[in-house]
Amino acid sequence: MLRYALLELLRRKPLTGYDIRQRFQQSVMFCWHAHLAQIYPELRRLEREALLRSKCEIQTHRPNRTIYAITRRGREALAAWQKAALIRFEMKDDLLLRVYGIDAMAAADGEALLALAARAHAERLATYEAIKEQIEARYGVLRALPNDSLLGPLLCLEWGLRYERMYRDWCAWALQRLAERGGRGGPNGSQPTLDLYGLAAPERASRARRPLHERRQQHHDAKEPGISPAKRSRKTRERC
Amino acid sequence: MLRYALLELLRRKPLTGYDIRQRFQQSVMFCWHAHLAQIYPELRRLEREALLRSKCEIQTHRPNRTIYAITRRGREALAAWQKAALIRFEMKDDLLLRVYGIDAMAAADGEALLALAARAHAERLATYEAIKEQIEARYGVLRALPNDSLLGPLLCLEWGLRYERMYRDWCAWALQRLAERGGRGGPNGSQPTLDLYGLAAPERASRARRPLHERRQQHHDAKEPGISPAKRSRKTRERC
DNA sequence: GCCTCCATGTAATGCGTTACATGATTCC
DNA sequence: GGAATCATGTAACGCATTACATGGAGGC
Repeated sequence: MLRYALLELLRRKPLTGYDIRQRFQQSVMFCWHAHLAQIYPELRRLEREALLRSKCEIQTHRPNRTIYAITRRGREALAAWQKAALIRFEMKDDLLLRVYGIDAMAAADGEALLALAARAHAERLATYEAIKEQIEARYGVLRALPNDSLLGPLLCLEWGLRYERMYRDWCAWALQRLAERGGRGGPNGSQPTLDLYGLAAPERASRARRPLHERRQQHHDAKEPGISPAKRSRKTRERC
Repeated sequence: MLRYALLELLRRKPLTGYDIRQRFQQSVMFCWHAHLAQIYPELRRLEREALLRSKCEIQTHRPNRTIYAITRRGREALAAWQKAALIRFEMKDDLLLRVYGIDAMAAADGEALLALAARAHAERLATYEAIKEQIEARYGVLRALPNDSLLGPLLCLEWGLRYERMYRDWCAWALQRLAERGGRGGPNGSQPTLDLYGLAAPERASRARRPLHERRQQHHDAKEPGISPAKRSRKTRERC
């Protein structure tokens, strides 16, 4: 996947590995990121596959740089990937994971967590807004784009704006929810634990969950190996 | 990181690896995901580290199952991780990456891409709304929570709702943008390429970019090794 | 007869992060 | 004098995905 991010950047302009990292870190490309230790070998791999070509620039007062440019084959590979999209929902957000278990935290810790997130996302939002203003100052209203190569980045910028705004607002909302709950919560509350499995996506959970009447089961400590083999069914594999 | 998702699920209830995958796939836990081939070894690792403990359940008409339960040490590890949050902005969204290079696509392909995403996210949103309704039907208004262990999942559900709504709306907005542009675009348009590096986050790009006046440079094809060594500076390392 | 579910795993491969190393230059 | 910038890399490790394997139970 990283390869396509590299090809996309190089499609626009030849760059060095170092340049590419700058763009990942600081430019309008908020939709991807990578470390140098990943970028350099990937660039070399792409050159071996003839999707990129490199030039060496000799510099006198700085280390020499290797500038990569996209090839015809690279453009073709990029275009082919670009069309063949399929949408996946594989969220990974570690703040959300922490919030998922907020009932195990002291109220103050939970609030601190959300307040931190709120601040961080608000700052990010401000950054994006500043970028947008910069662009509008340079190129006027976004309707009249000077160049179609800016279209994609601007759409992505708008996504970033909406995302950060959404995140910030959600943090505020969640904090309010916590406040309304008052001091009821606390670490390791002793309420009975609900089985959240019931709260599943309907289309997948619709198949009625059978009461498992034939699941006659015995419990043993896995660490205790002294289970008589006669008790085990020979019909199923015994792995545990 | 996966370890904490596992610990969080097992904090609520002992489960097998298979159960855990169900929850990743279909339950309220939209904030993380993993494949079985990753889950099983991770569970065993956590048991070796004494954060989990396993029991074996013998079944007669089905394969036996290994049920994992969290230990005191596991709870401690989870709680320690939960508090020590730091916010990162490491976005990786391959649809967005494709959209970033939308100017290289035929207009119809770009529209198809966004329309696909719009539909997918609208469906997801509908799923989440159905889950919310299910919960409200069972437990009434969300203000009066029957159990604090539901609080985290509900906050996450709300995040998911807002995220999918945002994504769907952005797709619609972007499609409109494309429509307004009319037939102007096309594959490989020949406008001059802008250097997007200038559109950087202000706080990091504020340091004025110097005009590089002392960067006197020569170009050589990296594939041609016949560069006279005399031309190279001995002051810098020669790597390329 | 084929498909999906239950339940577990191995093996191979690929992707990603962290730490470490080099060394002149230039800014504060 | 110390930190950051430019520019490249290696090594070690950890995380993640894909394909493959097993084998009975039950549904269409």
